[in-house]
Amino acid sequence: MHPLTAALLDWYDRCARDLPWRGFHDAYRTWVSEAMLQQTRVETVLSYYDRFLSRFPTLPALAEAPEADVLKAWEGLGYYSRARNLHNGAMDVMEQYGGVLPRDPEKLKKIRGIGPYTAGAIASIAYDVPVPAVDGNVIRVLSRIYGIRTDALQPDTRKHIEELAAALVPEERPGDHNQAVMDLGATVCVPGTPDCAVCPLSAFCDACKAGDASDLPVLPKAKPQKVIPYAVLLIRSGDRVLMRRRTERLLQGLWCFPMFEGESHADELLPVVSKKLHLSLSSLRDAGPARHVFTHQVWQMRIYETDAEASASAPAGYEFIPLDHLKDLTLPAAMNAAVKVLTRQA
DNA sequence: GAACCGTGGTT
DNA sequence: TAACCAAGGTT
Repeated sequence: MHPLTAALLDWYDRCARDLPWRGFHDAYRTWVSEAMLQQTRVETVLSYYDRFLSRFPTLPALAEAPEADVLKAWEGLGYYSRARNLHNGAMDVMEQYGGVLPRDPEKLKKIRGIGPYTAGAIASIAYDVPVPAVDGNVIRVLSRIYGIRTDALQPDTRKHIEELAAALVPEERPGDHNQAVMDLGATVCVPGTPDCAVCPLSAFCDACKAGDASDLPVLPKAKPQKVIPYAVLLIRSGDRVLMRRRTERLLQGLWCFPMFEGESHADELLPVVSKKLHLSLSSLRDAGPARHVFTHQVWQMRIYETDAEASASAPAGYEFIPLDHLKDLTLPAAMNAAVKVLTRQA
């Protein structure tokens, strides 16, 4: 075993976080935790993980569930394709492996929603297979230890990091080792200002010696988001409100109120919307602005309220949803402000 | 291979 | 406030 690995495991035995997905050797539970943890903080996942497993206790139970139920259990976690991929991947495992996740990382990678990282995580954590699981933490920790000062996401650099990670994985306790790197990255070797004074690996660390740990890893600058103006319409019909289940890639399967791109004012908007939705609407009431920031775009919204006839039928692609059924649908956080307006009175 | 895909917390 | 960030995968 590499001396660095020994020091890391020793630290892990003393300082590992007590997390609800640890202490089992159940590949399904590991998979659920890894899917939820992708690009998501541990503290956020804590409030979803147990509830999700209570609702879908086994892989077959998840595979048999309606997609709408899976999305509802994921509501608020974001990156909803993770939930749809997990669901579809569970169906893959039922068909191809009789409901039991394989231990071979190459087979794992062929399952929907499982990429190189998650395959390594499941194999090492649930099945004790000595393979690496390279995530953002590993990239950061190894960039600092080995003094990698080129763009860490470039393919050649990335490949180098993968090789370094693979060389560190011990035959014994590979899952603990991989989780130890992640724990270290989350609690000590953090972005920005790492706490090198308490780091169990400082003696092995190039960046600690050089004093530039806070500058590593070198990552490309994020692209500025595209700002898109929208009119969001709360169209009531009796005790119902008009909604649409999205089919676009963004927020696919989630329910939104009717939205129209553009910065038009209430006067100009009314005839356009009436025609598009084939509805006779009362004049639009401006309910104020709302803003929602995604990774790559910003919705600059203005919310309008209006009424359709109580007997109105919904246009194609839309549904009138009874207000007391709204809680059963999965809505994105981008609709929070509109929901607040909708449920303000009544 | 670059773009796309959520949300909420921290700085 | 704006920028940055958090256990990536798919297209």
